[in-house]
Amino acid sequence: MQGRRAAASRPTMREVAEAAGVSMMTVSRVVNGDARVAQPTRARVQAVIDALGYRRNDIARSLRPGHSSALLGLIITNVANPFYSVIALAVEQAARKRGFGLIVGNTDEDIDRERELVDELLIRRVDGLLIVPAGGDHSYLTVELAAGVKVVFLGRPPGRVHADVVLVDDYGGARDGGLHLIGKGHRRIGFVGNQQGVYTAARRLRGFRAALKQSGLTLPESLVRSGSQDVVAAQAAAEELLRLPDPPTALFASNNRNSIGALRGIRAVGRPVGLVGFDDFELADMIEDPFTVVAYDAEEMGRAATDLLVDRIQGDRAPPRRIVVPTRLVARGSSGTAGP
Amino acid sequence: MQGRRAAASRPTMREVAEAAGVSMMTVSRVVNGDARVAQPTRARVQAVIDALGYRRNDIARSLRPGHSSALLGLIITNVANPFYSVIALAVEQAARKRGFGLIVGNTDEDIDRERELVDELLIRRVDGLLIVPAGGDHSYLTVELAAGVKVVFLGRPPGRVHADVVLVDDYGGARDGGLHLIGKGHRRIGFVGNQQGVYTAARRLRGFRAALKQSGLTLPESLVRSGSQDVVAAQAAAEELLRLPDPPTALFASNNRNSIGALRGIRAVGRPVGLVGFDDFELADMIEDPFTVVAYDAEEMGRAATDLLVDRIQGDRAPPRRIVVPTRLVARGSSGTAGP
DNA sequence: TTGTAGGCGTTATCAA
DNA sequence: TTGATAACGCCTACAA
Repeated sequence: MQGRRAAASRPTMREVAEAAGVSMMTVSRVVNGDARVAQPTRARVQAVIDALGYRRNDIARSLRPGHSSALLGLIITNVANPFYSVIALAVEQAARKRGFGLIVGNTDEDIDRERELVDELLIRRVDGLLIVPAGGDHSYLTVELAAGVKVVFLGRPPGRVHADVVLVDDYGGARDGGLHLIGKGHRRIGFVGNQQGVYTAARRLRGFRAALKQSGLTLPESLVRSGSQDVVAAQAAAEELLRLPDPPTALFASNNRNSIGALRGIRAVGRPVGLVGFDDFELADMIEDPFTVVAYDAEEMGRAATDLLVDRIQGDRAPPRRIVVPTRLVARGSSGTAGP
Repeated sequence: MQGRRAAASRPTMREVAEAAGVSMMTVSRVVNGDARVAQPTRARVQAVIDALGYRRNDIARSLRPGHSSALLGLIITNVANPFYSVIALAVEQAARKRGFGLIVGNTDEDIDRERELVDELLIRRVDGLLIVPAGGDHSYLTVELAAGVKVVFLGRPPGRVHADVVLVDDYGGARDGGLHLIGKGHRRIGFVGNQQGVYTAARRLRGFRAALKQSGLTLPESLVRSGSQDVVAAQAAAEELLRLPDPPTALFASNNRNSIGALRGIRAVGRPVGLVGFDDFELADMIEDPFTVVAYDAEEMGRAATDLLVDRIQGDRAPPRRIVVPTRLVARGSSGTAGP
């Protein structure tokens, strides 16, 4: 065998028509359940369809005017992260419920990759895009939005473009978390979080600061450790704080990576330290010293964003919306106490 | 405004051609980087492309002979399950690396839904399908396979059809887990697992049995609890076993849901009990009484399956392959000891 | 270097 | 009830 043999290709409507001795239109009518086909004809055509294993080609179909791909694109930073996988599931289910398939792509927090993915998905003519932005400037989408592509941002707002967005109440959640620790009697509380360049991280720090401020406390810069992307870095940051001459009696962690790191750091210093973390996780109650978390409904986020996107695709022309999903404090363990 | 206004539609190649005063072919050449276009012409066309926001339409493109959708379909039981989300990520990355996009669909372990998804994806003309089967009969795929669609099954073998499959070494892993407990001195070990109808569950029970047998032990039916799908059921099953008059000194759990349930059950009875579970999970080392797990590389599974699928699409006609991903025992905690 | 013709698989429209 | 025709957006093959 030389060269690449073409894969056995599927029968086309024309082949079915020839085999059944009818025109393509008749086959089309049978395939699409059009009632205006005589019963015997329908039966004969259907038999040929079954025999040949014919399946309508949606690619050709969606080329026709008025039709679309009926696909949404989901661009996400990392599907394997529990939060995002929950969102991905919710999006897939909501999309399917409304008649859309879903193409997914991971950016791994890489801005260039994000843009490549947007390109690829637009070329594939998705009807809409759900983006968990890796950050940066999204003004390149302006021309696409003008061309009628619908876009909804998820978790973080876009840069330099006006579009729909579904966010978590990062500020309020962090403030509640801070107040919880203060309520437990803590007066010196450290902050462990990821880079301030990430929208959620910055908002959460601000919310945490607000909690202190409204309680008449301040957050010395020496107790702020921003920039830990992973568990290892977060642990180091937490240990650093806890080994200060005048260490905090509690920590606030800005996301689940940092919560785990803080937890490990606390364990490493072997001293009871209060802890509140943003993001809930399974098994949170099974760990040795359960801590309080700021939780939110990731499933609801995915569903809300998808519904909004599909509404847009189906003609909703209202001004860009900003949906904020509330957080709730899930109190677990003692969250430590301030004094001995 | 009455009726549904058509979304501002994208410019086509023809429009670009007209605006630039050239033929469509010239635009096509510019778009596809064909060198045989005079520099001034190219510049003029490119300017129009940018001005109009033109993007090639891959749907139209893939309709042409020789081209394909360059899409793979991933049908999975639940993307939000950590194991499957890791697989989904690996598949997406491997697919992209080889030039394919990915459409995903969740079955939620529903056989009918699985079949609907297969239909939808075939209609969309994906080049290949990765399926984590919910179970049942897949003979309906025979005609599709004959038509040239490539399919690789993941995690569980298909029913009644001969196709590529990537599996975990369920049997060997469970046997190793059993031997580990026996090595710790346990002689009466209970089994907590999901329905025997699920391939993996059945294989794991068999492997566990083999460990006992080769050690000269037997597994009384009274110590086997199959059928717990979720954590709550698994906990009940574990407690039941541990409250028997002659209770086991250790438990083997057939998957992560059952591991968590067993763990909770053990804690409920408040007595030290050995535990080994199939499936690793994050934070496994942070829980109060860490236990040994049978782990495997889910990422590798996804990658291997995707590579195999793409090989098939690209012409590999070797007989169906069966790839088995090995497991490894991750010993944690004491796994209990048998006697006082 | 540039352009023309034809067709990929489907369906809307109009005609028989 | 059935069919012929044209068109969706693009690209291969072949001219000019």
